[in-house]
Amino acid sequence: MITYDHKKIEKKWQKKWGDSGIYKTADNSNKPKTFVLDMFPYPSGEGLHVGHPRGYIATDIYSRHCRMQGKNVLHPMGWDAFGLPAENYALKNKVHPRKAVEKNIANFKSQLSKIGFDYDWSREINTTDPEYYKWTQWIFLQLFKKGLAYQSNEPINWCPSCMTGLANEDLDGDLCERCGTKVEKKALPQWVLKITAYADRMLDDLSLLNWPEHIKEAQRNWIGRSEGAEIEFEVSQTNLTIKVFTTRPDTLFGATYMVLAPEHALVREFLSKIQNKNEVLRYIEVSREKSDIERNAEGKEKTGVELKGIKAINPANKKEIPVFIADYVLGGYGTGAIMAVPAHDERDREFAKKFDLPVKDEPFVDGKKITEQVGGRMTTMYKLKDWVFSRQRYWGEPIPIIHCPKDGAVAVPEKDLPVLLPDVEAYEPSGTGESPLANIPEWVNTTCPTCGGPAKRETNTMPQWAGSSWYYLRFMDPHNAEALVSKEHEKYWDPVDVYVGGDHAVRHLIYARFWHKFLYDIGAVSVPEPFARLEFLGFILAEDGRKMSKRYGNIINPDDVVAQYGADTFRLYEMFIGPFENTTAWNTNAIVGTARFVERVWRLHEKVVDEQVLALDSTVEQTVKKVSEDIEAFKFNTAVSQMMICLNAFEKEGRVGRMQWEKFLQILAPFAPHIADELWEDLGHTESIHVSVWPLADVSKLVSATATIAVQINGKVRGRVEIATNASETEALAAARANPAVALWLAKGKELKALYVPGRIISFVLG
RNA sequence: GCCGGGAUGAUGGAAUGGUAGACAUACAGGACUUAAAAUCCUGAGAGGAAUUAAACCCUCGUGAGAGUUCGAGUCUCUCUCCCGGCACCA
Repeated sequence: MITYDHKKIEKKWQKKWGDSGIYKTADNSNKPKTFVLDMFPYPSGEGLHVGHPRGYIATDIYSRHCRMQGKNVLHPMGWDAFGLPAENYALKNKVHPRKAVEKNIANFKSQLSKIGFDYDWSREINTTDPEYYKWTQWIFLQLFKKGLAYQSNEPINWCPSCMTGLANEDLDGDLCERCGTKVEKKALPQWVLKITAYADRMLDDLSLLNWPEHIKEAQRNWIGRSEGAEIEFEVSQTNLTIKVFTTRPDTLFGATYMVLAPEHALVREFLSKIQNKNEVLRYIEVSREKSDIERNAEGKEKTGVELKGIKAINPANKKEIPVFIADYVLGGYGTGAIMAVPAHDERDREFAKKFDLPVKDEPFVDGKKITEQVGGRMTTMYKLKDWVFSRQRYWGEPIPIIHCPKDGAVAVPEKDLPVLLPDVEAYEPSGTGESPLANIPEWVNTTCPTCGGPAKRETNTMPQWAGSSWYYLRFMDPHNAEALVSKEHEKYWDPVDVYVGGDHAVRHLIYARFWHKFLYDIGAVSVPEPFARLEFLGFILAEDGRKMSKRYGNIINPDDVVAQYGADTFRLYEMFIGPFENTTAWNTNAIVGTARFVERVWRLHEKVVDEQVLALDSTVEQTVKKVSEDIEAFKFNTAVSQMMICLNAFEKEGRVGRMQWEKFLQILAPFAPHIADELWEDLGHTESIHVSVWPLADVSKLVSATATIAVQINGKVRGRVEIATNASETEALAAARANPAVALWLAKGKELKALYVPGRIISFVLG
């Protein structure tokens, strides 16, 4: 009984690959390029669980296969290491987040190295490295210079007890997760990026992308373009108007009242005329204090207050209609005001019912025409909002802006980048809502680059999304000190050919597309979209069907699986577990299936004979063909089962020809790189199997002279006949009629129709 | 509520409109073994008829119902349930 010693052999090959540098990527190559990219991980303290490597294994297989096909492959790895978890860890343990990040990265790398990936580690990047975030800051400056970064008072979640701003993840309902205090909204001056300027292009260019349709659809919904009309309603006895946006101007006659968002600016101007002023002010106050969650938690129950004394005029029929404020109308969408058509709109109807307002079912009119008649205009609205880009936090890229009392917000000169993140004594937010950086006067106080007078640095930092919005570009040229990526390298590598990951269907992919399009506009990149093809990845759940989490204690560490079964078995299992995009539960029992497969491959190398085993030819060629196609299509589960079918055939035959065996090892190599290289070496090869040439399927061996064709009578299979592959319909039908079982059935009725679909089916219809 | 994706044996799953359940797990029986593990062989959708026994044979079967088709897991319509995302977007 020969047992495969995965520990020894996997260690041997991991060392050999590292020493020989076969996975190092050349920048100047005549070969066609392939850029294969994983969504790079956030190096958390929990380490990797078995769900993380699934995507990395897929890209590893894909990139190894490309390399063997003669492509110049870029398959890099790096770390998205700024952000809240590292900062919280630092707060709790009183260590610098950099230290925590370093430790976590070391752990992640150790975990990854055991799985045998082909990453070119000389291109490793880390978003918290000043050499990296220098360019994140540089991109911000370009946005600022083009007027796409602006300051605005934006509300944040504010915990009055902790005196700190909170991210949505830090909330427990509308309470602070840490102390249980009710969270308020507080407006702070923040940097905002004008992503809405790119809404149309991001929508239109989805057609250029080879992405799963459901991801494109999610992006369309996120951008949320809708066509409609802007119409102004006069307010009686004033010279003011209320502007609304509606997608249904054709229902204008049915508008029986209007609603403003409580935060709408016009309400202030109406105040002197409002008879129930106190009631209105109270409602505004209450809805201002409500968190978004609270506003939604109330479900469909509508609230609101009429502005008594204010009447608007429906421009279609000149009738006076009442005006309300209600929080079901959002300040941030459209004009923050609506014309309510209770006959047509569900929400308006509910509100009308509650406030006993008339519901008028007026006939529809021509929307374009009516818009013109009442002096409105057709326009386009988006759900997409500009990107609030400031965080009142320590562990992020400093925003490279200097505030001068004379010159206002001034860009830090590019030669002074990076603006280094200084060390601080305490990572707690300042208590005023500002970031901890505000507590370091020697860092904050500086001079204005324009006038040289005293000025202060911006103390907000960037969100975690920033560093991941352009990292794929840095992989093309990771050590460039002069530019974020050189023109030459960018031209060669851009775009990413295959991008693989899960989870971030919308946010990350929208932000990265936005930045890429901006960089395209300023000439920093040469293609309009960053990710030509996207493959979306399903989660691996724990055996209990829940998400793997420390909380449930159901995390499975890849280290343990690799130690017990070996990396090759682990890799094969993660691919065999189900379709790549499916979410599936881990099953410790089932992994023995691929472990047995690896063992059987190992044992079979004793059965290799010099001569070709003709009986195996068609299976081998079929397997080469199927596995090649399946890798290209990310159907790794069926690729693995085809290799199992092939191995079963070898075993049944009791031997395998050397050439057949070589082909089998080569297609196995991307999946199980260690054992494949070991057995390849065993055949006398001196070069690694991973730089050998991918086999082409010999299709001629797939076509046999005869084939078994099923015979259907009235849609049911009643027999099978062996006929020549190139048989005519007449010959096929004759062969079928000659079959005794078929003849018996045909005798039972009157034949109405007979047909032969070549190579597929013979079909008779009886009456 | 809206949008997206699903539903196939005990389980994960396979199947360009053409022999449903490949491949694998679990299970049962057998071989090997003092024994167990490992390994190998065999079986298996449900039901029925028949037989010494087996092959062979028949009916039903891919969430439910209708439709298109010579033929539907696959296409169309209606419905049920599950998962994911967004949630009052005018």
